[in-house]
Amino acid sequence: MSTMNDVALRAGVSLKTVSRVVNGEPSVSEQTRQKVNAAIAELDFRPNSVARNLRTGRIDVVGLVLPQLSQPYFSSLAEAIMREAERHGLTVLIELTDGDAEAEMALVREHGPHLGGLLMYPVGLSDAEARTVAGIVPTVFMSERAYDAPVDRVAMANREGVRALVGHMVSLGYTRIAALGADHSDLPERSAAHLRLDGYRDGLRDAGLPCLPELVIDVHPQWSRQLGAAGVRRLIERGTSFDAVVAFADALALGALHAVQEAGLRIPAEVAVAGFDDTDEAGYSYPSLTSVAPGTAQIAREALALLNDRMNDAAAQPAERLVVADFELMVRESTLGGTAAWGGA
Amino acid sequence: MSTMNDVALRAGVSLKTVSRVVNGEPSVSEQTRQKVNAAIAELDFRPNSVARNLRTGRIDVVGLVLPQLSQPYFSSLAEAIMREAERHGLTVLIELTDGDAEAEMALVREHGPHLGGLLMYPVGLSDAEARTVAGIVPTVFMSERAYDAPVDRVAMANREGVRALVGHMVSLGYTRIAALGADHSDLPERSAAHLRLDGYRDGLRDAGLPCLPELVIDVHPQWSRQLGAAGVRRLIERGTSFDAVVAFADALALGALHAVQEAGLRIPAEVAVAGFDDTDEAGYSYPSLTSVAPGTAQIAREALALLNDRMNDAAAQPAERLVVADFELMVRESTLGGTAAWGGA
DNA sequence: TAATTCTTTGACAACGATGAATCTCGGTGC
DNA sequence: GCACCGAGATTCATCGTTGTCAAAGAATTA
Repeated sequence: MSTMNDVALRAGVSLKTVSRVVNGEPSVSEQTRQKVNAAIAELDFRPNSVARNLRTGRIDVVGLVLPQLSQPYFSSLAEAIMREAERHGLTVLIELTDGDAEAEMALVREHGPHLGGLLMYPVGLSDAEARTVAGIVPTVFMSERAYDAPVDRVAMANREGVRALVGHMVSLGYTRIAALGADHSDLPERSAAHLRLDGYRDGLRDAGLPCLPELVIDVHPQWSRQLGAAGVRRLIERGTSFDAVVAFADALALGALHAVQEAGLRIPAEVAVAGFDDTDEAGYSYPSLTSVAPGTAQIAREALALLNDRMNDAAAQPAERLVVADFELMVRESTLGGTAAWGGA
Repeated sequence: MSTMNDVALRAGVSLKTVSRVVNGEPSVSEQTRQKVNAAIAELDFRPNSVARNLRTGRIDVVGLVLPQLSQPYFSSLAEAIMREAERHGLTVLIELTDGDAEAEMALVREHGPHLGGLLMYPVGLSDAEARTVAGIVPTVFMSERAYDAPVDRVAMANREGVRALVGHMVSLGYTRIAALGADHSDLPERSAAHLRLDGYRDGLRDAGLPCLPELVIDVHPQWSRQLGAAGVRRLIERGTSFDAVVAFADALALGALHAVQEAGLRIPAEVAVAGFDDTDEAGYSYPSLTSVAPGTAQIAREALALLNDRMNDAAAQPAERLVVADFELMVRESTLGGTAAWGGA
């Protein structure tokens, strides 16, 4: 590897002048600039970002803290964020917590101080911990839940999305619409589960339909395919009549698809099913799954915009900004029937 | 952030002594060591890895170059690699190429020189380029294809895996077994598509069955669900009789599931289907999908072991090591029927 | 013409750590 | 009693950049 010094020697100028050219600073004559650029090209010089970071203190690496990567929603979120970060000249360092609240804090404490910024999908963070995190490094949360802390946050339209989904079901003539994915355990007030359940109630109210307790299916502790299938099986076994399932996550919905078909019911003729997240699989399941696309690209864009602001001057920004991404209803076979919709998102 | 200097001042020793304690070097008296450790704890000091990297030249960041992240195989591979890297004290920096051959080289040229090592899933790399990459940074390829270059490589048992899959079909009584995912375009000699097709032929030969050209379905340019479904539809439209589909990737198999069911055929009673990769979805599709698990955890383990070796002393290692991971056949409903297998991997 | 400004460039220190070389000092051997 | 040794600690230079300050020369002004 050649260094700035090599370039300087080759171009016959001082090291500092090379630095100026590399950083596009003004007050370098056109002639000198060309000489230096030629030398840079000849030596295939690339600035050593480690040395630069050390000197400037500004670090162009941002951490991305996620529970896991193997779940489609997270991997596509990560992908969107990486693409967006590139546009900002930032490098993304992914860290996995396995959804473990302690690991979250441990990671932040360990790596936070040496990161330029942090994008975090918090799972078990308390308000106090959120404040601590924000004190260590410029942070943006990607979270359903609000924190009592001076942190920016990007959220998806949980409530509105499910509300629209219910509206869609109603418009197609379904009236006994089950909600799959409620959670009445000790979840925090404004968790995704609660917000989505609120959206479900909103949708029913919009349509003048009653909210029947027997159609609200609890799923605990996680929104997985197995538990989704299990929830629907319970519903069927109890003999509760229903003609639609609004699942609070695609994983649940895929489980529901399975359980419904297993019971010999046709989708969507006898039962319509819809999910939330619009993961890749939604477009390719059998039948393909109607789902709410939570605007992942927009989430990535906004999160990086917020973070970049804050990295550039931490103090000046208003303390606690919130961006809610737009959602889009992706209608597919599981509510509409036909096969035309299959194979695409 | 406190620095070593702060710690030194606090402990009343020299900066270098702190360095010794932090790095666990000998020739520090027990008494001094305790004083220093106390100071470290009091100040919550953490060594600045940027400065350390600059000074030592040894970088504990390894790049992981992948085509994408949103595809389940890659995200679970990435996850496995990150966990494994942690055990080696290494940090993983993921870079995405979108499967673009030029982007691969551009990324390596750009970041390679400042990385400690590189794990790469190459897509469009030529032998010459592979040599170039290896010259820039210690590299391990995770690749089906062999390269004429002094690089270590970790591969999966492409050929053996498909062979076992065909054997499984045969043992269940299927005889007209289609191969889904051949590619007779200008792919390199030892690509995954070719190796898996070889495995298919092996399996038929093992069973004394003929390899019928009309049962070999080309899929090009990529192994996606749509193209998988399209391939099976072609087969059905041509009126070719078949009773099993061995797909060279889960994505293809999921498309096949769809196309087969769409045609009103029952799985596995009339047609059995199996895939390759054992992605999460395989366990949860309808019906659940028999698949070859390529030993991702082992791949991650071996890749990091090889890379670590090479990072520690580049020259000493034998030039071109190859590790082939063990595979495992995950039998599920799509070949075996029943529902017992559903829901788990 | 001399004084002043502006433009372009360079010398030097510093970021926070580590490697090499050096120093100190109590303990040995003769 | 003197040279020698080695463990334990220190000093100094250095990794590859960038920020600060100053210098040299060209251009402008009085």
